[in-house]
Amino acid sequence: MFALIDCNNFYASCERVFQPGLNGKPIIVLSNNDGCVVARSNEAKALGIKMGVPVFQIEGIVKQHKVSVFSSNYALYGDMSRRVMNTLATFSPDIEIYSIDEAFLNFDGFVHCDLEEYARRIRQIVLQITGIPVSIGIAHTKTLAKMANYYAKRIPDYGGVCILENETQRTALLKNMPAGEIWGIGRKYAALLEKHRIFTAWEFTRASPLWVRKEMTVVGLRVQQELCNLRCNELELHTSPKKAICTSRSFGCMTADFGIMYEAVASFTAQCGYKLRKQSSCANLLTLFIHTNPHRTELPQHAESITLTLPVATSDTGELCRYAEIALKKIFKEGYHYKKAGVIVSGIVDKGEVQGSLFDEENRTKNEKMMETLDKINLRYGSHTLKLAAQGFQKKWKLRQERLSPAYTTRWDHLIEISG
DNA sequence: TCTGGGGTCCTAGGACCC
DNA sequence: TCTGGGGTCCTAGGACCC
Repeated sequence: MFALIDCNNFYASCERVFQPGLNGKPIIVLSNNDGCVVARSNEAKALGIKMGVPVFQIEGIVKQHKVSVFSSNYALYGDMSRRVMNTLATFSPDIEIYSIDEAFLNFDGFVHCDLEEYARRIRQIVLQITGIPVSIGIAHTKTLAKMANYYAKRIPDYGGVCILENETQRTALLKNMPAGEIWGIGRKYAALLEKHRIFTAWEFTRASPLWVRKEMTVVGLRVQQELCNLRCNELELHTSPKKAICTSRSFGCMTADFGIMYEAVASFTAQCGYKLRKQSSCANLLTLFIHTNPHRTELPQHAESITLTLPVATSDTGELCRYAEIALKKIFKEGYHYKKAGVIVSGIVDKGEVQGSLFDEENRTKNEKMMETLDKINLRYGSHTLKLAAQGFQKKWKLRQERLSPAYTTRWDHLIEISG
């Protein structure tokens, strides 16, 4: 059996751990730049606040019901996630960390174990150690474990744990699950299924596999088979290096200034370089994209991207930044107010497998040493201790984060103080 | 005034090989 | 009227996930 453990309203729960006065009250967490709602406590969900809505559209509800609003605090959520995962890892030799707030555990071979009792113990221990409430779904396939989790969250009688053990139960739960809620069925496929009068997970399992294969590719077919209790996906126990790495941000305010844009782009590029080095990779391609604010229809719009092929794959921040500058000069246009930029590095290879060039003028050994040193210093003294001058010092493009909570668990100066 | 960020996999079609 | 067969690699675009 596989178990899917999913943190309840994760970001909202993280905020509550350090402000327990908010328990039982509606709270929401916003996306970067304080744009959209990305997490809601149950009380906020009950008020009808939908996932992904721009916060300015629900100002009335927020004021009227005194909803607590938070900017995204990834330092906090990342650290809390690590604590939850470390705790979960003590319950099975095999764990796949699927996202910041979810993990699969492998219970294959746990034959002499009362899984329900075990799952309840996991919930209790995670809550005790981290303060984060979780829900647990257990089934023979990942997709069914996801479904079980869906019910564990929604049906109070389950008490946060749902185990799919027999056919009768599997059928019953499939019949109650809307097709669009199935893991792997997104908006487009849900609409397609609806058009063919398939409304529930059960009806989806009854559809012709040939038809599913044709309309939804082999991916859809796997989903169907997994719902029928046939395993198509195993746990992924080893993290493989990323095939593309992206760093992008919307700016706190729009800018028409090349210098400010370049500082932003250099910062994103430096971040990409760091991520590359962290997984011992080099990139052959660098893509830069920039665009204006598509919601400001009264302003002239410009969106463009460009991909440069690097002469030799690299993870050197300085070298990457030189190409990013060339890219920006090619697509930046005067007179437009840009809102967002991003850098993607791809064509990723292991740093030991970089194809050299006869005409290479870089001193790669020296550069690598320098980057190593830079990373070490930044790891020890904080991520912005040492950087390229090109990244600038003013950060005029910076995110809006007006409701940011303290980094309670990762900064000494943000530690909670208790007064007698 | 204000609308997120970072990924993966699959397929079709074109270019190319012998 | 006839004009092979079997393949690989790459990319863009579309679907999905959190």
